[in-house]
Amino acid sequence: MSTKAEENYLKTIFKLSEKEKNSVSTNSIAEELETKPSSVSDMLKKLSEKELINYVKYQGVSLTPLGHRLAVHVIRKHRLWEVFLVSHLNFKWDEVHDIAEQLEHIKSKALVNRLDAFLNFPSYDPHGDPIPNEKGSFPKSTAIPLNLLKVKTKGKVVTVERDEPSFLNYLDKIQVSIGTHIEIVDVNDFDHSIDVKIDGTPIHISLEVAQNILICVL
Amino acid sequence: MSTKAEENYLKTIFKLSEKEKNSVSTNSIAEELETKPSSVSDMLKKLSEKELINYVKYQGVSLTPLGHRLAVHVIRKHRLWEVFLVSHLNFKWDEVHDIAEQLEHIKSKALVNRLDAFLNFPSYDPHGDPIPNEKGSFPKSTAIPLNLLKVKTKGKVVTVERDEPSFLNYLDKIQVSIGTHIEIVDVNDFDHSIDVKIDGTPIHISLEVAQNILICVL
DNA sequence: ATTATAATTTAGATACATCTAAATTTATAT
DNA sequence: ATATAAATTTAGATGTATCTAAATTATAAT
Repeated sequence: MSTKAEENYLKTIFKLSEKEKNSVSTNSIAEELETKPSSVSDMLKKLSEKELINYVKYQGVSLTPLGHRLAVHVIRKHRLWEVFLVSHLNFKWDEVHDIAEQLEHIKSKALVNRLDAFLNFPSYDPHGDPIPNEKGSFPKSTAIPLNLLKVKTKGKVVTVERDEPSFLNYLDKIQVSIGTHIEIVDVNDFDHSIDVKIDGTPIHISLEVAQNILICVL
Repeated sequence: MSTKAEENYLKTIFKLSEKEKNSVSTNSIAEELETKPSSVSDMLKKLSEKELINYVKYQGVSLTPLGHRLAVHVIRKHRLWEVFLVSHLNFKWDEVHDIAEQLEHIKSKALVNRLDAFLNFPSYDPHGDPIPNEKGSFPKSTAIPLNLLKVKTKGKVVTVERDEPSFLNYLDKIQVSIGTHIEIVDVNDFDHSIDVKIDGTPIHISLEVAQNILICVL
């Protein structure tokens, strides 16, 4: 049986694995979890003994198939609860993260699967992140970051890659949410900012923001 | 901020306070929590330092107003989640206890109150136990144990006082659930068992069982 | 290639929650 | 009233998860 702390480490390693291709470093885990590298070392030893990660001292870690399964299951729970909080309890998408961080550690296979069914087997959470199914496979997605699209391209928002309230509030302010239609009007080669039309309204968006908005081209 | 363990102790002390009038003993807490008296002593010291209980060595404990408030709040969460699990996720009433034991420790005032509203402010959980409101007050109830009723009395089940699956399964078998109509047909002075009619069907019930079924007389 | 710097790990502490075994206090019985 | 039994507490360990400070290993710079 896995503890909350173990699950948080696995989730973090999973998340960082997407960026740090092969192996995830101790320091990046510490930074992400806002803890000290020495604490991370301790925990990596433990996860390794439980065969949840591949760990060679001083050389970073990767998830074993078992660790991967567990991480994906925790992510599944997190995202399903977020859907529930937004769609049934009327939370806003920037309010649900902390609560879901707690709910994701509730242990009951039946609960997760019944919640999934109750929510009609959603494929994406309120931030547009894909929700793995019971077997752990993610829905296929062809989303592209907004900053990579060419002028005149039209598409709709399927995901955002950050979940800080400051970011989500900004999106609310410029009226961007999951499903919003966006058209690229102009690209500024100097600072890579872009001009877009959101539901007809012209808006200027920085590279920083555009990188974190994923679009499905129409 | 209170830990899970602290909350479980407070809940247990609250529960035992109903039976052991003034003060609750170390041993009864240990038995209820399936732990050792020495562990209980340790925790009582801590709860006392946090001013959640009144504790005089060797003389048992009682909840302070603060401890009482916290205990009631945990109970509120437990019972609201049980309602959710049964009414929206189709769990049976004997399946929800362990899951609610976990959910009751989720910390978010907003979550509890929105869940409460989503469930339409229920007054009783699936076992018939009263649910305190946000301010901590319980709905008034005039329920009486089935074994105390006189012959020919009619009433309906409002609560059961045990939640072991063995007990709940037995109730399912004899078709007793919250709201079931029961009429007292005869009382056996020898073993205090009773004959009742449940929706017209005659059933024989032991004292042990009758004591744990609470009735609202009609 | 050697040194300096950065990353990582180990050693030793602390806090929480639990345990066993021993000591202490309270209650009970004669 | 005193001995015995029962209840309770203390002392000392253990396991989890964290920390600081020191040691070690890897990486970068000259």
